[in-house]
Amino acid sequence: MIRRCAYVDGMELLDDSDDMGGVPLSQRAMAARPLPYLEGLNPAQRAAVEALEGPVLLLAGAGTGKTRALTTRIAHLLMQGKARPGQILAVTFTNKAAREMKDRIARLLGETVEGMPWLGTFHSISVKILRRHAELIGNGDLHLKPSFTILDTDDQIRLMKQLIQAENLDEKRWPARQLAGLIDGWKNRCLTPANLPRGESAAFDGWGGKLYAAYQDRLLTLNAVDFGDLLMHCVTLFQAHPDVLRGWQDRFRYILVDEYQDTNVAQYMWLRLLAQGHRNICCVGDDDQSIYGWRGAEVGNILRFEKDFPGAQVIRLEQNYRSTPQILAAASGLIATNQGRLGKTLWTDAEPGEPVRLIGHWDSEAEARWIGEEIEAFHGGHRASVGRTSLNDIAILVRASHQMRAFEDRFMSIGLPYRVIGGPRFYERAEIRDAMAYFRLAVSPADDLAFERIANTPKRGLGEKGLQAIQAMARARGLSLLEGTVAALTAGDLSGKAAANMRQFTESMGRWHADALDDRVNHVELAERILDESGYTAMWQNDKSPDAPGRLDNLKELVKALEEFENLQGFLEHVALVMDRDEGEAAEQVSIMTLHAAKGLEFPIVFLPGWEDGLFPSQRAMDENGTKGLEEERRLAYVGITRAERLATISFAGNRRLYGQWQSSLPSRFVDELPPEHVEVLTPPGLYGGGYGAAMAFAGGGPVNALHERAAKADVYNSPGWKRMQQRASERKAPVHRTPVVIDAEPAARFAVGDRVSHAKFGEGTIMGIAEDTLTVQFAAGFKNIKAAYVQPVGADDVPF
DNA sequence: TAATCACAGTCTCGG
DNA sequence: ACTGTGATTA
Repeated sequence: MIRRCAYVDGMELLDDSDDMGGVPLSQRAMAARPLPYLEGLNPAQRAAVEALEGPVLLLAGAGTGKTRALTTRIAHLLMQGKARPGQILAVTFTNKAAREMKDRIARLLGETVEGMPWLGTFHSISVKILRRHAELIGNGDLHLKPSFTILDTDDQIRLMKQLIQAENLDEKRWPARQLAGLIDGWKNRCLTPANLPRGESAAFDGWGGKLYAAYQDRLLTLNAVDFGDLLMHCVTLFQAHPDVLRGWQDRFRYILVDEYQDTNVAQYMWLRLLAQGHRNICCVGDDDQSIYGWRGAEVGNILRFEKDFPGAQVIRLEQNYRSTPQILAAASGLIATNQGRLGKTLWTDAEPGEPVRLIGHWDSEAEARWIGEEIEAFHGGHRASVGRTSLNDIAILVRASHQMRAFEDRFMSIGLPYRVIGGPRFYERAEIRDAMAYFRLAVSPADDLAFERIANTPKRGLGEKGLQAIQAMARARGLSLLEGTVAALTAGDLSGKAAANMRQFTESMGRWHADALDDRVNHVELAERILDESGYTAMWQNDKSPDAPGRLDNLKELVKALEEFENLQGFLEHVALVMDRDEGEAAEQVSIMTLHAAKGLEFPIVFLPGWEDGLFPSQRAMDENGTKGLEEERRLAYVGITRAERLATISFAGNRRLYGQWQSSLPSRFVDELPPEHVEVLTPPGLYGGGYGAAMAFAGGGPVNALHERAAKADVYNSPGWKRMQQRASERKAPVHRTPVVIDAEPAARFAVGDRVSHAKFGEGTIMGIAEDTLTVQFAAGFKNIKAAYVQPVGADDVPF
């Protein structure tokens, strides 16, 4: 049997390219000149580029030109003829980082470098390796096939839930998510069911080891792997098959690793095994930016590098090209509190710039309001010190994703364009996952997880009873669920409506499967046909909810994305690994993202809201990991501040919603760790000239007694943190001039009785009455009183969204 | 079987 | 506040 798959073809191509050898003309031409790409590097960077042989640890502080050094190093390797593109292994953590490195290498070499097939994330490179040796992974008679699928977190959890149910365990007491976390942790440390220590195995009330083994078996029968497996399987493969390892060691003559401080045990073993032969490994990292401990990252890896690779050169990049001295000093002062650092002294010769600004607010809504006003002022050019600023140059970095909401709501209502980076990912949306399940099933009819997801989506009258009949049939005869459905139909196990619909479903699926394997059938058209014929598109077209059109748009986008691939298989592979969608960068937008997502990025102007104890540092991090957790949080704060080029603004709120309840909170302890001489304390607009009265008058909108309640509960202005802050404010010699606060008359002025509006939950409706900022709207579901902020005008041209 | 409701768990972070 | 789930009802 001939298995024709995109990735198989791709692999063969890559193999060829490795051997094609031959130095391109351009390289020879450039080599004749005196290495122009080395110009403009500072001495440390240059040393990093030129130390090609042997182990090298490059300690690169924030903004010190790390990527530049790394990419120039690769260019240098190529130019010096030390290695061909296929012989360099360059590993990053994110696809974004990999893409950026590819671009920059191409720019350095003055042409597109086809090749560098082994520049990618740990996960994507592991997949490539595993596909070639899939048969060697498994136990006894069960083993992987090269066409294995990669499960995402959702699939993982559903699978584990089934296993927990199979053991008759109480799902409440032993949630699948917890088991998933446990198993993930084991995989991060390369612990297979076989070599799991006794103590670990006893987790989950003694069921841990057993469930883990069952899970791994189940994955094998499904011919699937999860994210953790990608690394772990590679390592066990290398350990069990020295000949295979040898081959890869020989191939990768030079190894480069980005963000080394983020590697976990599995990745560490993976790298060590591959580097053992020639020891040409260059790791780049910054212990102060290690923020992935929760994912199993071991700062120890970077702290231990010199022991692991005796004779390693350590090169420090300490000149910062990104931020002003004020920002740098504030960040350095903060991180100095941490123990056990390798130690670096960042310096810069830039102009001093403005101090980091600090401001406290009444609550999270006031915080969002204030930041919105600030951004408008920057954007409008009303800040002499920084001039007019593009919205693209402004970022809001939050600790936890739920903080984003306040900003989205606020920016939406003042019409400030924004984009959320790394929000709910494209591929995680229900409609995309459904569509993908259809494609998966068409490609591999035995994909039972995909079957379960879409068998009754759209509704085919297949209920729990019907599904159980199918599962029983499949289990009894050792069939896949799709085959089991056919069998159940012949046996007459399904009832009238369900039977008719499922018969049609299986027949269609058979057709799609044949087409998916047929090279002559255009896969984009096939995808469209699948979505149409299955009734999936129609399902959303008939859906009256306000986000249905958006979902249809997403489906269109998905189909369009297919064009870039040879076939469905290749596409499915891509989506399983590549989490990020290309963001449209057309209009100017403020960026909102988590601090984690912000690593590696930089912005002229950065807002850091939510610096409150419990939120940042996160209570959970401190509870679960104590001082270690706190230090990681502090590094996160460091990462945040060092994202700013010209101006950083830190803020906190005295009250914030948690699980829908108002909670009061104290300023973050990190606030007190900032060096005061590099911080300018601003006066909160709500308190300007007068205590609670003013605060409440300006707090905007809400019923006054509710505010009283909150004020009584909060008492934040009597807290030590607040007093310290005011103390500092009064120590400053002259009051800083601020633009007067514009109190937003805000509310319902933009609406009139009779207007059509749309609400996230209730859909479209007509305004029947207006009281202050509260609208009475008649929806299909009935009359509702809704805050104006929660609805949008329908068909309005005056709203820029 | 589908729709509706009450209820519980969530909100740290991500390839 | 929001979501997914299980129980109850139409």
